[in-house]
Amino acid sequence: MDTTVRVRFAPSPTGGLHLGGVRTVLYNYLFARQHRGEFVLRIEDTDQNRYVQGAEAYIFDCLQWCGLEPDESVVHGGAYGPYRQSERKENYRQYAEQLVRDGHAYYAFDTPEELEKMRQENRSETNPSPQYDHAVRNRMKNSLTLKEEEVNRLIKEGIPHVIRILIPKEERVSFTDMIRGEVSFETSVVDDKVLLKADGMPTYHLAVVVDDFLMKITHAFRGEEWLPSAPVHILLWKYLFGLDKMPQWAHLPLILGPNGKLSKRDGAKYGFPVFAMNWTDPVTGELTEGFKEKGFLPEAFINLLALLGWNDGTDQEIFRLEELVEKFSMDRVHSGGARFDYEKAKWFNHEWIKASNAGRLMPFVKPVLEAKGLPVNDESFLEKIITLVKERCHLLPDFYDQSFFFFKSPEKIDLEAIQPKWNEQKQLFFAEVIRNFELDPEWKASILESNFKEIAAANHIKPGDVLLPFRIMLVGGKFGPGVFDIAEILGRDETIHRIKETLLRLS
RNA sequence: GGCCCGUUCGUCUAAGGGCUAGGACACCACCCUUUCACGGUGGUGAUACGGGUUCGAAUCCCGUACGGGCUACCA
Repeated sequence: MDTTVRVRFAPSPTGGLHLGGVRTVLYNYLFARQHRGEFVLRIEDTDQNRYVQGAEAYIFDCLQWCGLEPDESVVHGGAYGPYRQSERKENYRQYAEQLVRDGHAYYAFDTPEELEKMRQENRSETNPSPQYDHAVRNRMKNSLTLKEEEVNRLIKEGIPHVIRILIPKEERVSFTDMIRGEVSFETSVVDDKVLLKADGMPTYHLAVVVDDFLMKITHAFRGEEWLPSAPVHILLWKYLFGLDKMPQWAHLPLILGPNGKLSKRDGAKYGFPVFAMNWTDPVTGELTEGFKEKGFLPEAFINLLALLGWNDGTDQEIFRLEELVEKFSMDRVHSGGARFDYEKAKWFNHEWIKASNAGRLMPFVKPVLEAKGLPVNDESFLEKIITLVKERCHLLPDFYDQSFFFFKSPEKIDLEAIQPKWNEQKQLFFAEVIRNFELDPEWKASILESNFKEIAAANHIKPGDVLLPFRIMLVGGKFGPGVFDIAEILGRDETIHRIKETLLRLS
């Protein structure tokens, strides 16, 4: 008996990959790793009308960035391929036909216009969304109402038709969800979903069941928005493969935006990323921002996603991926939806930046600076800077604001912050500081600081009165790490140069 | 409208019948820091409502309210 845990993430390549999608990937990945199982990525591209150029490659890019690589997929290979449903088209028809033979499904010849008409006629105050169900199926054009010869004739003539599931009249369908426990539905309110479309492609409902079976999926995790269609899938499992073969389901709580299910619109509206990486719609050219480009570390992104709906029962909030693999459990996943909080997301990133050493940060920070035109040719120089400023960076681009002055003289010097209290005495003080710095043999922050303070004392100046001016001379404003640390890294020549420059502008 | 899922500080959550309902983000105050941060200490702030069950309910049950999802030949 094969008991290998096999899970799958089954996105439809129609656009960017958002938070909820990545979290589903993450939970799949964690579950698979923890059980030494296999994680499959299946592309659900059964809707040809929704094909989007580049969307599939984009999904793989996102997973790679997150470090959540599948074991089997279109690009990783595997024994259960093809992993693109459009390439599995032949598989589905036979199952649909089998259902028809067994009396669990039927052919339907209704045209889109006829369906619209049916909905139009049945629409009312009490029934705003009429369904194709037991109440109307006997009045429609299908193999339930047509004579057998007529059905055969229509099929032979190539009249477009679909296959619909025949939902039983009054039956209680229930299953045990790993997160919610027992969930049940009354079939009388479930409609006869299309299984096989007129173009021969399966709908999600058929495809998910057939492929989960063929790919030997043991646990199926998906968003809560799928819960209402679960009875259809349960019934299909029962009719086709047997409920004992059905994977265990877990319907993950939704990630909510400021109002309702998080959408990419929310991101644009409230100024936070929703997709994992930048996504540009190939048709409209519209760009939707991603966490990566916004300046998140993949570790932080994973961490914050893991905690959006799950916790290990302790107060711990910072987790490495390996730790999550060890500690994750589906029964500690919350059943209620979780509102995404961008402030908290940034906090996670900040924590990860602080916890990462300069070497780890280097490949992220260097491009940030270079993109802004700063020349980074000495990595050990940059390493010192990263270590010095990282605790004040929440997002990667903050590294620019916190360290540009190490690479070039500040363009703007906040003279207004020093001018009002500027005087001859301070002018003379800095002249002496320059002379002292020129002679200093070691050029170390601690020495610089003690010399600076001694000179101040000798001139009867409070250090506080000259420290801020000194800072502004070096960085241009009231920000940055310790001013003597800055001077040390800047070096003797540059430090003295900047003091002189500002002195000139002050006099 | 119908069906399904849900409901603990503003937000993410802990507490699986038993201490004063705990932590984190955010916010506020103070300390540290002669900048900005980091850090530290403290503070504001929650069991939706009504009924049961029980010696005892955030926790179990019922109802109500509210929120969300679904209701396509989309996934």
